[in-house]
Amino acid sequence: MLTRSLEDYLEAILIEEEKGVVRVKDIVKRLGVKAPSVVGALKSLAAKGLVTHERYGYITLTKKGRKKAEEVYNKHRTLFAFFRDVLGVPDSIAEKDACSIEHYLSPETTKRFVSFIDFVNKCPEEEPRWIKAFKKFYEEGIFPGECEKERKSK
Amino acid sequence: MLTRSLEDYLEAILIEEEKGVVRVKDIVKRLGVKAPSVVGALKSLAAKGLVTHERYGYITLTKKGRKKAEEVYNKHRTLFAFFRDVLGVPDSIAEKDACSIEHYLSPETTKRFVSFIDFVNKCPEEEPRWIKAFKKFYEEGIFPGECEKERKSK
DNA sequence: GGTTATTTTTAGGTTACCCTAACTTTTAAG
DNA sequence: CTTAAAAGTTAGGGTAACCTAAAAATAACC
Repeated sequence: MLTRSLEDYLEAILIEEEKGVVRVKDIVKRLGVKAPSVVGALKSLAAKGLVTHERYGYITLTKKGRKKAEEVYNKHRTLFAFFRDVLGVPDSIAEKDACSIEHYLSPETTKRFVSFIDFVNKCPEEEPRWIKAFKKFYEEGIFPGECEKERKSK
Repeated sequence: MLTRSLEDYLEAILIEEEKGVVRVKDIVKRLGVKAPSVVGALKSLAAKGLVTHERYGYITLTKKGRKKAEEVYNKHRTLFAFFRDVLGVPDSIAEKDACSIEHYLSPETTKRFVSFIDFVNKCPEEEPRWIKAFKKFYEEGIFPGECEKERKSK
């Protein structure tokens, strides 16, 4: 099993890859850790067959490593979308929360989250009515008129 | 700042409290760790002024400790409710996921999550229409009829 | 091409958390 | 009321992370 920290390294490598070749210093910058920590992590990841890294050279993901990195990154994007588009969390906070939580979502919950975001995006309206209703509820503490009227006593 | 592990201990003490007095063995059982780990954690928590613990005696939360424990536990319940009632995740998995994620939700996101669950619960209908629609979408991959018809091309 | 700057690596230290083994205190049973 | 069981504690070890300081390799500059 992969630790949270190692998942972060894999994800960072995946993201940096899109900009070209990946070196230790790129990961240092992205994750805000010191170089020896990166080297240490790369050793662990290499031992698990998830990355290759030639001394003083480039870092690359193995097939297995890329698969894992993409899993993590997909969770990240799903969570981010949910926090931002459904809950209305500001981007920078949504980003940070997604970053920490991505490591702890079970496969089952992930599957449903992904479908949920899909559901929101495929909605006929630009923004689903219920999200608009939630926004009103969050900001003003009330249901939109029509909804309020129908309420059953509990 | 409190670590994830220490938050778990605080939460466990809070929950065990409801059943009566709390001892080391109760925490051992609940968290599935060994007794020396509990003793060690209690020392940290006591040093931070979050619990009191007399040797070979009872464990109690201080005011400060209880406040923190309740914060964590509230996040837990909110997450659990969301996973179960909105996403439809089975109880046992929703429980586990809530347990890990509760430690990583920012205050901003928490506030919105809490409001979101409130929004769902206060809905006029027993189960909001959009949740029913999501369930259908998740299980059968389609929007319920009426909704489908209205869809705009994208 | 030799010297300086940058990057990477190694060596070794710190902290948090868990564990086992052994010891002490408390509780329970005959 | 003594002894055995249960509960709690201490001591010490392991692992995963991170770090700093210093050495080694590579790159860049004149």
